[in-house]
Amino acid sequence: MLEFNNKDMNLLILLSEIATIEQLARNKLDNALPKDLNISSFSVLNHFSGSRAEKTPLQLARSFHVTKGAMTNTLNKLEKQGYIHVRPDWNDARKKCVSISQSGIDARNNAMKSIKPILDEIIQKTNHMTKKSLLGDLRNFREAIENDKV
Amino acid sequence: MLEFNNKDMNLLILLSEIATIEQLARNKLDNALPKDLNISSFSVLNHFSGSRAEKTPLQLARSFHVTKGAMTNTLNKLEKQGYIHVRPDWNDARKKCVSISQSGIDARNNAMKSIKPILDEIIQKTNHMTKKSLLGDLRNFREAIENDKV
DNA sequence: CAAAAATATTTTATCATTGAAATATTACTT
DNA sequence: AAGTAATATTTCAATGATAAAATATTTTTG
Repeated sequence: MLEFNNKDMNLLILLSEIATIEQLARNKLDNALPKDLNISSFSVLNHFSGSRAEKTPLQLARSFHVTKGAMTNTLNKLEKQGYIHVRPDWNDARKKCVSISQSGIDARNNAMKSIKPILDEIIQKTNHMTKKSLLGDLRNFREAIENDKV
Repeated sequence: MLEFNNKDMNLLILLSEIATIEQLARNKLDNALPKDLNISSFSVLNHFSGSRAEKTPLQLARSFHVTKGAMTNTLNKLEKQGYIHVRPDWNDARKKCVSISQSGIDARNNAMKSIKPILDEIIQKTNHMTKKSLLGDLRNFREAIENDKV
């Protein structure tokens, strides 16, 4: 009978746990967010709320590990909504420069308020956990997958 | 200026880390799997390789935290491929009973072989980590989100 | 027992993502 | 300087997921 080693199976279980959490969290947040913002759009706005420096679409696509086409999509929506500014890069006509607008900041803050109850409930329910070490572990884990060239 | 507390922000960062890992892992495995099996189909087959007991489509949908429609889709594909058996529940005509077929087991084992190099590389790169405690933490974390009724 | 509620599955429309091709611009090479 | 390669963005078809409605069956209830 064909057998695979325990480490492989445990890694699959770990990955499926991660996929499950991602799905649950995505659905929960998606439903709580204002209807004009999905998670992808919110994430981009939230990204800019940390540092308002301009980014190119490609940089953003890489930050979120999403294809360039998907980022074009998200940015088009955000621009139509007036939540971001998009301008050409004067030094390189292939590039664009994206930044958040004031109403983008407002929309992000408003969205944060609408998901805050969910975040707080999760925080309360996981208070016994050291989420700090969990985050560190996940970052290491991500890097192991990220740099993997197989 | 509007401020949100650090815990909320850190939780968002944690969730985005999880989403990133999920995306990376999904793409990597999807590309490595035989072309007739995507991750969803493989996951269902793999689920049955642990315990071959029959399950209803609804049970499977719940196991994978996926909608019933999505599961209908996946099961239809698997049935057309001959990888699962689907029969009516003789006691309740609303239900169906799903189980894995021999060629489903073969397909699963074959798929495992094709993703093994990826799994092994991740294992090797994360060997310094205690993946066991990471898995425990993630399970607790999932339960906190899962039972959340907000 | 009949009507209403609950349960299980399928269908439908919509949406976001992917990979690949198309387009445009810049950098490299000789 | 010309031609080739690399980079950045957009477009497009295909895919897989969701939410909600439709269908069918069983359970509950009055």
